[in-house]
Amino acid sequence: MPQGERTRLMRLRLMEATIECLVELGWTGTTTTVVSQRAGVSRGAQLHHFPTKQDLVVAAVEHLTERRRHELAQSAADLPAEGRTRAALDLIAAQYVSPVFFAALELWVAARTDPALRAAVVPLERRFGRDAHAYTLALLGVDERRGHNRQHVQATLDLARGLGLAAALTDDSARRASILDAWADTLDRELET
Amino acid sequence: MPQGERTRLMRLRLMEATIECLVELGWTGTTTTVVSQRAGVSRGAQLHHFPTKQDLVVAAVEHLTERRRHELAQSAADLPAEGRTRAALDLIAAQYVSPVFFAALELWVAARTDPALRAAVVPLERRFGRDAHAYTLALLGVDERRGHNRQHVQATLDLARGLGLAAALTDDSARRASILDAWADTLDRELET
DNA sequence: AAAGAAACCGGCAGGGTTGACGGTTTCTTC
DNA sequence: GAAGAAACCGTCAACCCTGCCGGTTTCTTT
Repeated sequence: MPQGERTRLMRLRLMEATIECLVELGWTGTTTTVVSQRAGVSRGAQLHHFPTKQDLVVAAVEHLTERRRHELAQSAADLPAEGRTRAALDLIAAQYVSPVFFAALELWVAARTDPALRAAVVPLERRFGRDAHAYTLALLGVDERRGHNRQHVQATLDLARGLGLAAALTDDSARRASILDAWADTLDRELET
Repeated sequence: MPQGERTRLMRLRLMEATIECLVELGWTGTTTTVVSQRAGVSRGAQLHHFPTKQDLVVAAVEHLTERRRHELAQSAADLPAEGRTRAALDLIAAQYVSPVFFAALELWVAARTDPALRAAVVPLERRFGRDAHAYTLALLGVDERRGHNRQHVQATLDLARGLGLAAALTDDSARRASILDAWADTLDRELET
């Protein structure tokens, strides 16, 4: 196998293992040792590719953001004309009730009190936020320049984030569905088309 | 000073210091050593009152929940009749953009992957959630049995949580205010009185 | 194919965290 | 006021996490 390919695979395995650890063990449980073991990579090789834990985690953040963006785009399945808004909300909410979001949540919270990590996370999250906003506009078929459409879309995303945070601790899908039902009706009335 | 009082004060200082640490240093930075130093308590005394870190943190969680509930009740200032909904939203949002919420956030996220902590956090958070719900109903002057009022109130709280999470990383008060403006108008139209 | 570069290996030391212990002081109770 | 209990103190050992190192294997280049 060529060298470039080996490097790429090795880095990929390490980053994926990092994200898995974040999801299953949380930020505190994600130690460099555990990551290397889970990735099936020797400690030496790990340090060769990612000299410090910072490097590893920041790379994982970028990789994760890419994955989130990918999942976002992929979930843009063709929506039914009937109850389109409600179906769109399900797609959006699903982004925030998923392992990928939980990993991002760990990073988000850890970054709050870790300046170096924060510097890496903030710009990435900003980009992702923009994408999510644009994606939601498209999904709902809405022009953000009209009325308060922009605010409503933002509120939808922040609501989804709040629901995702709640889901991190207890699985309350019934409650979530009920809230989204009502919110879909509201959006249909409030959005200007 | 009587013994009971000494114990109470010592425990209180330790729990307060724990919460301070959570806010400023995050979950990872909150070590027993740092807490005891900040509380001005010797390591021996700390271990006398809280044999393990678990014990300390769980006690801090309970204490924090009490404080959150207290702040909730206290913020029920008399609202203006004009623009009551918008003012109420500010009170609610303020609960989720505050050091107290950030400390709770650290616990929330840590509890996701820590079974013992989770067992302590879930019931407390459930109780707090109920209180917050009831409080919001009162603040908005709403009967939850009518129409979809219940869902809208829940959505309001989840939205506030999402906004609080966003505020943990970047201070975006302008964006938040804009969203809440639109949300207040929506609520005024959607809530059944 | 041979030299040089990159990738990879496993063990090691330094720093830090947790929980335990023996001993001392302060309060309570009889 | 004397005995017993509770509160308090500083230190210590065990453990873990991180980053480093010298040496080995694999690839690349000429």
